[in-house]
Amino acid sequence: MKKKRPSLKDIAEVLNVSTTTVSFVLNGKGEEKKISKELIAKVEAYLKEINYKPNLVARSLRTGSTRVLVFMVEDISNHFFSKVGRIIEDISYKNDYRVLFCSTENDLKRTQDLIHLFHERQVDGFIIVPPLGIEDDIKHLMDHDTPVILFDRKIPSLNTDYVVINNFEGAKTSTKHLIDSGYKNIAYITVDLDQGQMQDREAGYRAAIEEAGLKETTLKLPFSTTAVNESREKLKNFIKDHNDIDAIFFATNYLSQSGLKGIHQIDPNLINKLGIISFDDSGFFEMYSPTISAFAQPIEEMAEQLMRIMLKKLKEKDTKPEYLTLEGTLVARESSQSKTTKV
Amino acid sequence: MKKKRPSLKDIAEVLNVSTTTVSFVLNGKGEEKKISKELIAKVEAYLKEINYKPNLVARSLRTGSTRVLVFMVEDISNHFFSKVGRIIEDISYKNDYRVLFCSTENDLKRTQDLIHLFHERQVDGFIIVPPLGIEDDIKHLMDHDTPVILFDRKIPSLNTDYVVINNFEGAKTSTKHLIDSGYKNIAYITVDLDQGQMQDREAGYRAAIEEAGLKETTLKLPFSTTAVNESREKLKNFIKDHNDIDAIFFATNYLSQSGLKGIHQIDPNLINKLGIISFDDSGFFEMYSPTISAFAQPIEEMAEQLMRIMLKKLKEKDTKPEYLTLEGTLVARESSQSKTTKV
DNA sequence: TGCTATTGCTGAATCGATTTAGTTTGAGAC
DNA sequence: GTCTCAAACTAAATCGATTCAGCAATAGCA
Repeated sequence: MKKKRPSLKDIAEVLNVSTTTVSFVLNGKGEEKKISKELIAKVEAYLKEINYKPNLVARSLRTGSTRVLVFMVEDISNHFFSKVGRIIEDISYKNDYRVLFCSTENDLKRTQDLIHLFHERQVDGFIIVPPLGIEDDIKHLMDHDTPVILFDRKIPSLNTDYVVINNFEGAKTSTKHLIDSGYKNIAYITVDLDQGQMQDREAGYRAAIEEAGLKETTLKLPFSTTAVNESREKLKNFIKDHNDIDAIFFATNYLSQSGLKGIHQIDPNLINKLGIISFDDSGFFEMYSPTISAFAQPIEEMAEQLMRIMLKKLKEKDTKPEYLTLEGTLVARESSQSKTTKV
Repeated sequence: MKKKRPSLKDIAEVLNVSTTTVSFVLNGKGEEKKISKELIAKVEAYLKEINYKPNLVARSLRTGSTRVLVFMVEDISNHFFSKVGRIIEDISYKNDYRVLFCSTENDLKRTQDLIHLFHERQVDGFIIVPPLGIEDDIKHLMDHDTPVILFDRKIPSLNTDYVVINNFEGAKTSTKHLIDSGYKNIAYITVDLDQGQMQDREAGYRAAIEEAGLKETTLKLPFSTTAVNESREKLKNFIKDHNDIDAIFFATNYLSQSGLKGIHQIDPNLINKLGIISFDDSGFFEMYSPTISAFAQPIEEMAEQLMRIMLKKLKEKDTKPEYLTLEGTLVARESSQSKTTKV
């Protein structure tokens, strides 16, 4: 039952030519390599007839290139990352690259495993949302001349290309939007990660609050993919303890989603009294009732820039690293409407 | 700057032994192959010292195995598929396999591309949610002795292993639950795909409605990942045209999510008057306000069975195919509460 | 005719591992 | 002293492609 796939050698024997010839034709180098038109036609016809598919493992071993890229993010099921991933996949496809997606869960060990796993399998390039402590592994890739682009977060100590958003301005704009809508006591809910982008967001929130002369109230929840419920209980207690709060700014979209659940659990009507805005948009937000306002990252632009840089690096080694900080946009929906219409 | 990775040959030269010896030690076959303890220790020490990582492409070429599995579903960002995927990944990891995830978008061409892509790259096994018309490609894999397990849907004409849910009973149970809660005019919203599992769900709905002597009302929306908004407009018109409807049964979780958005757009309060249940659970549903009832597939069990069968097939060829149909469970939440409490 | 150039093709090396089929050495049996 | 056998190791083939280096035949030109 088992059919052995034909190899170039098998084909060469059948056609009574050399494997070299078959290989040239296969790769469209027939003319260039001065193979006669008749022979090219004959080989092509046979390749098509048996529907020949080259063994890409063998090809990769010989050429040293797999034409595979890796897109490694915190959680590929997150709206933001999956949207960016989809566009990256499309662009890659057009350039004859495939993309593998994986989730690091922001876990150092897991990310290291994944990086080495793919590096051993000789993938051609990495786009990575780096967890804390991954510097050495990224450096290792760079030392081996493997293109790496950081995404969503940068690592100051490395001169890697990166594409990130202006987190400070985004958070400041979002907070100001709530202030402009009449909210006076805006809580900021974040995670206890010492990562640059989180610090920038917090600073942005703080700047807006200070400018307006308001009081800041911050809650840092433990980051954990497993203890989500525990985290939400803390949030609920926080909200109950601070019943003077009239608006909440969530620092990430998964915090918002978990937070909305918590708010609903406290009181199904509470959501209609609070001003809400989230950093990072989500498909969920325009379905929720009320629809949730968000500060959206420029998904298409980010994906396009990432791939532009990646393709450049794949073509020519030793390019100057590019450092891109893009601007996002505020998407105002029902949840941040003027306070007066709310209460 | 570029560091060449050391090969077995390089190591053998440094240590003044043969590559065979290094390879044996590397693969833990030292004792078995009668290499002396001292030499084993010496080689191991050196391998560790230089942190040697074998070139897995070369290994795969030689062994014919990549230790990579593919999990190919309609949409990996869908709650159900991503949950199953995560468990599959964990089990695979423990058995020294890696898993690649990809989304077919239920598109035949795309799925064919992906199958051949991975087959050419010699992956060891496939778990596939098959779109319509993919029979020949699946058969092609089977002819080449590549393990394939169908998931979520079966293909009657092929004797492939599969793991699916009892769609008929699930839909019937869900519909009955709405009936028991006092709803009298239950609409069924589905997609216009001629796939077995969709037909079974529809039959389940119909059976429950007929048993109760009620009137059936079905809307089939075009399946399309692109024209989601258009689809939702149709749904909105349908709801407006049928204002006698008191409950809706959505045939998939993505239909529910889009539907909820539509319902909110018609009237933010409408959701509180309608009974709602969805086939397939979603993290979204317990966050929504009200929380949405769903018929949940047994995610863990499905993943475990899939991997049990896969590992068995990877070990021994020519196993008898297993046909598994599992039962799901109803998760009753606020949206399907007794009609009297609702209106 | 003799010389180079070009056309048209091929043999064999190569990528980096695994694995088969040995070889060498020394101990022990008789 | 010779024979056998196990221990300890290795040379070379192999997987299936790509590609360098080169060969034979014909054409072109003086």
